[in-house]
Amino acid sequence: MTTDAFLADCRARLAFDLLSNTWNGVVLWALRDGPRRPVELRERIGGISSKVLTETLRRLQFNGLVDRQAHRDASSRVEYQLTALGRTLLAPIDAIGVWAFEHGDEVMAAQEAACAPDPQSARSTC
Amino acid sequence: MTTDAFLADCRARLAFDLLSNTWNGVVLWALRDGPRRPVELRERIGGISSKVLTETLRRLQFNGLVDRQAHRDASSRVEYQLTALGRTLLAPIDAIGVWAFEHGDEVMAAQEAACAPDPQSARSTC
DNA sequence: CAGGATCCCCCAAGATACTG
DNA sequence: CAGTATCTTGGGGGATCCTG
Repeated sequence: MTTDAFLADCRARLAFDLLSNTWNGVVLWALRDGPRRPVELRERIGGISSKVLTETLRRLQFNGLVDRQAHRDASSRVEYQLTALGRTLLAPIDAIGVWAFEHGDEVMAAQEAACAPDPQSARSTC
Repeated sequence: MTTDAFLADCRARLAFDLLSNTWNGVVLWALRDGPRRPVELRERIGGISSKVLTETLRRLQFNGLVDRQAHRDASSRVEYQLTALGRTLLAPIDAIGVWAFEHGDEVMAAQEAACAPDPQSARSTC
């Protein structure tokens, strides 16, 4: 039933695609507890340029996950927030985050093991 | 606490990176219920070339999520299976899949709405 | 069948500079 | 501060051919 759900051009691939880039998930997460201005997002996230943040927000907007609101007072104040749909994605994202905390070390260990020279042949894979 | 967990160069980003490409998640999912041969994986998944599948499996192997086993009988029989670590990732992946089934339509609707000409201005955004 | 070797394309993402 | 405009690049991913 759900077996081939994630496969081929199935609709379920949509969700994978939504998280299949560097920043979508991170930005959604940064918006988890309320509206945020771009400058705030950049502070919270760190390491993301203004240009890339804007691109990411546009992508999320396009997919109905994020909502943009420009305040009408003269200032150039803008806020982004999760839509109802966007909020529903927080649960899966959280599951990923929890997993990372529980198993991140193991992944790093595996990577190092893969790179480390083989104790027998003293041959490095990397 | 977990607030800035997903941000910057934090370890939690590891998990996002693991799912930040087209095939990792899909292949992990295709391996969910036991060892599979490459040809089986390609059938189940659909739309993935032999080369890309191999690359993906190597990536997953490198991160300790997948295990490769070559049978020693003369045949060129090979099987891949999830490691213990890999299996722990199934829960988060499943959460994503469930979400896709529940909200995939909404995403597609949002995309179409974003592309459709504005009823007022008859201007298309795409 | 497994999977390596090549060639090519596209685009997310980075850096930088500029406008309202 | 918000956002755009350029230019560049790295690498994922597709297609094709070839070998053990």
